[in-house]
Amino acid sequence: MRATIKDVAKLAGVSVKTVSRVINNEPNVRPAMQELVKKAVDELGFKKNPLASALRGQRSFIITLLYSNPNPGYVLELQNGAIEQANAQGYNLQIQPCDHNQPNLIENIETMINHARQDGMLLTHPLCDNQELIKLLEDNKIPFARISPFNREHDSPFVCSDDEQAAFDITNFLISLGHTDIAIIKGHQDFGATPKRFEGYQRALKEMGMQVSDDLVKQGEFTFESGEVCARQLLTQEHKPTAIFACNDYMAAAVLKVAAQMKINVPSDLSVVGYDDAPVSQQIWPSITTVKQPIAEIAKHAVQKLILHMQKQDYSDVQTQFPCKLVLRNSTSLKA
Amino acid sequence: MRATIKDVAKLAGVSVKTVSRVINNEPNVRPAMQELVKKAVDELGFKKNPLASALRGQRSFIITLLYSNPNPGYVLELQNGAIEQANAQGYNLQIQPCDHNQPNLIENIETMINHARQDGMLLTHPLCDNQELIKLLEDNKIPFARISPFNREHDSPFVCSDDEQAAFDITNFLISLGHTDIAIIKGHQDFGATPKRFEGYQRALKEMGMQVSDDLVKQGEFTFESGEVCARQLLTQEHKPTAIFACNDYMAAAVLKVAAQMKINVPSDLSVVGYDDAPVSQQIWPSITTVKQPIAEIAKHAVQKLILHMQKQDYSDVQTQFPCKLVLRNSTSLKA
DNA sequence: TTGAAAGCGCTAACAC
DNA sequence: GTGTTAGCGCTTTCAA
Repeated sequence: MRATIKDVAKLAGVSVKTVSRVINNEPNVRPAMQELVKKAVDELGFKKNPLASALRGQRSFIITLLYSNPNPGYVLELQNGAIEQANAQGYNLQIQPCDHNQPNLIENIETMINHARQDGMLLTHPLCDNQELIKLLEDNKIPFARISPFNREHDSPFVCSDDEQAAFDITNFLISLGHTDIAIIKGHQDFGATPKRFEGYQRALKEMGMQVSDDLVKQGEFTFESGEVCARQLLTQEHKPTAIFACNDYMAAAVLKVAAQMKINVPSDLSVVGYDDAPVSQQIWPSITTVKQPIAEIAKHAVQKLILHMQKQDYSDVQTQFPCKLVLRNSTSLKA
Repeated sequence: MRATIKDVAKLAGVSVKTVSRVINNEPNVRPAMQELVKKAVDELGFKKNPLASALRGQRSFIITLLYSNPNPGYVLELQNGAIEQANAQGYNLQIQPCDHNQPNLIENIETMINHARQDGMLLTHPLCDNQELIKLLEDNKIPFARISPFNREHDSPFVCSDDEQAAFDITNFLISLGHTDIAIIKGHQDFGATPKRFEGYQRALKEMGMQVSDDLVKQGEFTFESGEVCARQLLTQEHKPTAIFACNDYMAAAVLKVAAQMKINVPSDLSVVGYDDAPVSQQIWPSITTVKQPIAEIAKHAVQKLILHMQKQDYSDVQTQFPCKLVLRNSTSLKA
């Protein structure tokens, strides 16, 4: 069997409490005793049982990351960032995918919460804007932090990227290439990022004294298929754009497909930009100029804030909004 | 505070053991008592504390999925399948990404193991062929199941897909289209799937009485960049293929890029097939004919087997090798 | 600065 | 069938 704290205490000739103090880096232990205990720990290969300390200490050191998102690249980067930070601070990350459209969402999450006994939760969009879910967590007194929330008024901590500014920047980039007829394929209406990106697009046009024309604004759904439909509309209607801003890379890839089928050369006849820096943006030809959100960074900071929140410390001054980066690739060029 | 088993016992007027029996569906409780206990449970909103039962019962109901894989789509499907099955059997899944090339791999995994206290582990390729890791788990008496192992001689349970057969099928499909000069871009040498897929390719050619010519066999690394290099070689050398089997979709996408740059039309001048059914295979034009592994299924069965293994039950007759499916898309056509 | 004792919430072992 | 008791391995409380 595994060595317990008692075995260590016996071997070191001290009390279990002293061992406990040493392994938890508590103060008030004389250096000599510390050495004694550490030697015994090494000798027995002692590892403390996190289950037991969780039970007694009334905290599990588990954080749950709850998400509902169909974008594998995004989710994985989120997971990796969150895991890294959580582990660095002595926590374990438990992931919990779900479908925010399922009928028994809240019920299922409640079951999961009771099963996992986490100390806190990380909520991503669109779940972090679900009022029922928020209420459930508050009723159960589970601290949470939100990632990219739509509603920023709630008093729980949150972290997000500056979608409005990034959309502004990429639209501006198209303008700087000489484009004036710039279309946008918007994202899914349920997502908080959708209006933000549209606002950035509008601001860029307006600041350059350009009009936002309704026939260049299409409503997509973040899927490849929706992008295809919108692109076909844009490229067959009378008022044709010379540049298209698709609000994610899947839809941008769809624009490329439609353009290829219509023998429209990208980028010489049509510039295309996406959003997210998804793997496809590099795996397609021409590769797609896009926006990279610092997802891993965002996840890390969300974990930090959550832990501060759980410890009831101040988390208000932690930076909450991260800037994105433009990634210039081969789908954009000067207007012909 | 939350209600405990004692509170339930008091309210129901029974002993804690009876409550324990009821909530764990143990036999030997009279129906009348069952009702009594269930009513008290509902009234108090009692949920059993899994930490306490884990401590007492010497098992945590946690399974860890350990992986080292750069393919987000693959990893996510694996996770989702494993989570679903684990939850269905009352287990929680903990995920643990790592990098199989990192210097302190074993050490880090050991730390993680001590931290998480899982009842069992799921190992994916290439980790499941790491002898040091296997030894670590055996020394720590942690049961494990392997997913897509290269070495199938080890006596632990494993699940995989039939790579050889799938590669045979897709090569055969190209042959059926009239192609005779079929090139292959092999995967990374560290991966067990690489030789299997090559064997399937060779078998298909041989069964049709065709030669495997060395100049049509290129060594890739599963990355887009490696695919690009190999494709450029294949399409510029004297002996040009009319069809290319890239051993994953990233490399197939790279073939499409090179072909586009060289004004080679796919599929009319060149047929291209990939492997994995990665998102890019649908998001690119032409969309890529590929092989879909039943990853979620594989993950589910691996969880089942692992749980049987943990319970020391027989797991030998559970099916271990799953067939893949061909997904026909637009990157292939009859030879001109 | 150190230690003894109590107990976190549950289940195993055994008695009735 | 049902209940009592002990104890999983740790941390907290409080006394020394």
